[in-house]
Amino acid sequence: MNATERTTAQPEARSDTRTRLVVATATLLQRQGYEGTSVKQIVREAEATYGSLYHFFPAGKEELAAEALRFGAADFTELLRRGLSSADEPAEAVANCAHLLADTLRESNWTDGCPVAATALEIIGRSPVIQRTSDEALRQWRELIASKLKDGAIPEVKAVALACTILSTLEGAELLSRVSSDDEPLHLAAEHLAQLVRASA
Amino acid sequence: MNATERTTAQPEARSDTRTRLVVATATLLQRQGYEGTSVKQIVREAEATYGSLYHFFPAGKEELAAEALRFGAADFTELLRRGLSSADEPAEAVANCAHLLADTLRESNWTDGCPVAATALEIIGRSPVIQRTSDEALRQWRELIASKLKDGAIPEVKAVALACTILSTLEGAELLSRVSSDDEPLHLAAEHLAQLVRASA
DNA sequence: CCCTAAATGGATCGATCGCTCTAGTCCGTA
DNA sequence: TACGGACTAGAGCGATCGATCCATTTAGGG
Repeated sequence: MNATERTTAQPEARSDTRTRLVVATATLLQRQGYEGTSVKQIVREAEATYGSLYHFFPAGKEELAAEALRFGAADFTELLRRGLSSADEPAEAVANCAHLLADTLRESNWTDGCPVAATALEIIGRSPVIQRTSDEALRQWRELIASKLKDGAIPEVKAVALACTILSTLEGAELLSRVSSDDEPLHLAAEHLAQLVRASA
Repeated sequence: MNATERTTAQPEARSDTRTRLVVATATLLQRQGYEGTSVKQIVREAEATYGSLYHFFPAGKEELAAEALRFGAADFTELLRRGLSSADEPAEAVANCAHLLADTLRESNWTDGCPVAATALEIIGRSPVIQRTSDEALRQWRELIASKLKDGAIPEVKAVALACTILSTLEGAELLSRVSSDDEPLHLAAEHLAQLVRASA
């Protein structure tokens, strides 16, 4: 009833603790996956308590994780958007995405890359909610890349297919780079992807 | 019980339980990662006991996991070798690797792909032993691919770089395919990688 | 046949897991 | 001042974690 009148000071006070929980969880999921992240650690890192967590996320860890993945995904979307808008030529723009990802990873000691990869891989077939959330994030990124390719005069069908492989390569190169603590795989990916995009124009 | 038979069969009988532990762990790691796999589950799946596990792997779960990753990696090496030797043309051979991976994944309900990806991603920076084991596996696969490219008259430097991106793309496409339960990303990767290899000849 | 060492079975450990619960505090409204 | 809902605090739940321990079984050499 009064719910509609709650428009005054609500947004920030209300979601403060909630936001801290989501942000902390997003970071932890990205670094250590789902099973590797404990609720206690989340609560500690977010400077929150069990009470708050289960107040905002009654369904518990899984619900919080799904929300955190969406949050982290939006963050990664921003990174992609920055890379893609850094050049007019799609080939150059895609390469810049890889370089940007490499820089971000290196600066964070190889922890802050794709926020869904680690969680998604270990959860496949065991948590439909999280798997679907991950899938939606990946599709969103594919569309973002595809739209840049189409802007660069690459025909629709080709653009969609190419965007899929571009994302695959970025994700895989991030894996190789992180495991070896070396940004070479990402820089090579940049070069090869640019070549591939140019050949499809 | 036949004593003479036992004498001949000793080396194999001796490591029987050990082997079952390694095989079971390899499968579980590939499907649910490190933290998602409990020792109890390993013991159950391998039809072994805690006593046996800690007899053969005194350092516990981590030591067993490292050995299991090496085992699984050898398995994946075999898959790559099969794909790479399926055609003379490197481009076609690489594409066949992707198709082979797609078929294997689909047949196993999207569980049996790269045996190190899930574990590696969640363990980065937290278990040097496992991270190094994963890194070694990835490097071995890169070399395997590079050597096929060199056989196809691609110059050394180019071949090594290309092999890195090929593995990146395969790993990433597997992630996308598994998350979406759809082999399209892997088949697109096949097509695009073949194109890339042909352009580098 | 005994003896030793390898291998096994499984009860049990303290710690931690995700989660529940109750007793609060805080604050806008009347 | 009193009320009521949003939010917080954290002790404690049963279950399970990885790991330990030791009694028992097994196999081969003397």
